[in-house]
Amino acid sequence: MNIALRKQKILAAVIENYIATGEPIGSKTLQNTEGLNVSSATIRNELADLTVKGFLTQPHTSAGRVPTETGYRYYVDNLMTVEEPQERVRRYIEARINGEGDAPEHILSAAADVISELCGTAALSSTPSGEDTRVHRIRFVQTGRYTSMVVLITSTGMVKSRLFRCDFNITPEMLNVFDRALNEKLAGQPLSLVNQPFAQSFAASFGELGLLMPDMLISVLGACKEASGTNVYASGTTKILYRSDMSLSSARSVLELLSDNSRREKLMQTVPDGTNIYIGRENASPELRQSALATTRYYIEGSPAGALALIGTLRTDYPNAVSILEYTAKVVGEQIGELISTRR
Amino acid sequence: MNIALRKQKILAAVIENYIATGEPIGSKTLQNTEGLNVSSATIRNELADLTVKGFLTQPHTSAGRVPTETGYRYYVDNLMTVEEPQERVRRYIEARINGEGDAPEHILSAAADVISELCGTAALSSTPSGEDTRVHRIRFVQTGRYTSMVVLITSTGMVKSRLFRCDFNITPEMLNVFDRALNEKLAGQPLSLVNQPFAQSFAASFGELGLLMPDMLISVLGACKEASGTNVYASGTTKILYRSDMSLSSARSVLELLSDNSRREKLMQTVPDGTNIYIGRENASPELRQSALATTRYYIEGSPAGALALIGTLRTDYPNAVSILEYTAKVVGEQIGELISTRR
DNA sequence: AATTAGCACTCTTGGGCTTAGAGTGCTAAT
DNA sequence: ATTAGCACTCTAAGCCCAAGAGTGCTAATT
Repeated sequence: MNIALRKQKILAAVIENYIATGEPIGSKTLQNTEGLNVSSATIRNELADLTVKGFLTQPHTSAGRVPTETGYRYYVDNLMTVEEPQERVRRYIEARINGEGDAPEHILSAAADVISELCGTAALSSTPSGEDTRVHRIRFVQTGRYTSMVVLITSTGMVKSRLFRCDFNITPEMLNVFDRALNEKLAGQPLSLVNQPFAQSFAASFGELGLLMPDMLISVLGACKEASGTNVYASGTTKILYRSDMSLSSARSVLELLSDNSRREKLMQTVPDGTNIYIGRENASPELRQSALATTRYYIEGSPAGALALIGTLRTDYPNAVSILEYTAKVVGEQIGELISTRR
Repeated sequence: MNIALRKQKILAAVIENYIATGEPIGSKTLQNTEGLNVSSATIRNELADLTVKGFLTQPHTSAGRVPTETGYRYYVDNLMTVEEPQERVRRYIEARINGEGDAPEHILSAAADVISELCGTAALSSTPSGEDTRVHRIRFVQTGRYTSMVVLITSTGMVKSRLFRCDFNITPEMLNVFDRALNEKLAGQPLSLVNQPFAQSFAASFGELGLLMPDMLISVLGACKEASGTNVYASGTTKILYRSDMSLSSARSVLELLSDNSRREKLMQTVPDGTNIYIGRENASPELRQSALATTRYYIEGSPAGALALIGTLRTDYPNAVSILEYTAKVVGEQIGELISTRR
């Protein structure tokens, strides 16, 4: 649907004013809009029309206008202008992300922190999903008489480790056998191949010796599963509670969503390419039907990796959110890419 | 302060009724108390006295009585009876804790979950503090051309690992040198010894070769620091938001306290032996001045290890809380003890 | 001396009413 | 097409009132 220029200007003014103040916006307030030199009566006519068309509503007859979800959607799609963050903000983001040393986990947790801080909302970040990740190498370290650690190194440079315990004394020779056999079979294979059936056939192929392996294999499977799964970091979740424009009950359900790891993961796993904004009922998760979700992905060496996201109320400063999200994604992607390249 | 038997009975009845219902308790309601065969007028006299003595208050003149913090304190110290949880509850706790395999971390996270669930409050658990833990063994695993992993095994069976990256190609021989030298120096030493000065003198003692070590040593220090620190798991934190008897603003500050790792750690590090209850203003943390904190410790092989805790409103079912906390602590201690003993 | 019945008193809660103010929609004039 | 003007609507806040709950006190009872 297309609408005339002046209507667009008025719609944008209502939305930006409303986002800034949280109060319904009336015709008189809008007269102060720069470049809009018409009377309040004219504005009222336009407002009435925008209301009929579904972009605005009134909380009650004698109140100003408030954007509807349709209104926000039109604004996000057609009216808002996204700029790169200010120099100082860019510097700040870089400093926070780059100061996190060698672990992608820390970078991502810092990314969530910095987004939450700069947008005043809850923020999420997910580690690169390991869907097309492969096993690079598997190593064993003995940690006790009955216990050892398996260390999985993936093709993307992630390292995951697991402990396992056996009913018998572990010997270095035994670990050597495990090591050689496993790496022969698995090196270069996709993580998804390392599943229950594989473990069974692997153990079976060793005959009697295979009976000693189940604990070890469970750990290998566990490590592969963990490496192929996503980890999600959340930051600033309690900020939602300070927003008067979200009902307490939906703030609670958002908080519950965000404190449940598996639900967070589910949310972050479906993030598509590019930057996307989901407003209110556009959200697939029922818990977010009163919120706005903005997502973007970061790219490692050119291919899509994990995602960054931000959860606010409908009254979110969308241009700023997109700007911060995209810039952070860029910095995160670069930084992790660099890390990984030096790990080869 | 000692008070007569009938007064005690009435005080206990008020508190238990109030905990159950959340409504101020009046003299008529109390007439139904078992074993209290007096008129409401008599009860009113007693109530008036308990109010003067500071155990009860009235929200307003024409309302029933509500316990004060002093009242709760007297109840907790003198009146309540703590019983072991029901058979089914005991079984349930055991099932949840024992189903968590080989990692103390998982056991503790499950402990927080189960406490939160059974008490309907937020719950915390901390890993054993490593204050008097010693280095058992340090091992190295090469994970890339420039990267390796250091694996620290402590005397308590904890395993911590860290990645490090060097500017040069790592060779197995080099790792062997690191391994032998470090273990010779550190095996059996307390973790607290592994600090900055140690790293410097260690590197210095190798002369030129020492220049290759800083990255490796930073990781060793990091692993030791992590192993000697406490990790805190939180569960059910959003439950606080559903309690109408806590103001939104203090619920928020409690939530913030609980979502900040370092503040959580600080809270859990000061937990004394045995089971303790801190009611309202008795709490050291200002964020908890409107809450009740119940803590207990678990013991591994007889010596105090980490802690379990529960955070609710003043209107917490204290007997149940203590009962669940103590039983969970017992199961957690046993289970971790078993784990550790088999790791030797 | 302790207990109890009775009653006046206090205070909250909720409903209904009123008023001030904000913002609208419509009409008639420009 | 725009605008001034005005009647209209609705909320928020203040006030009053009645009902109800629970008390504290007094005087009678055990």
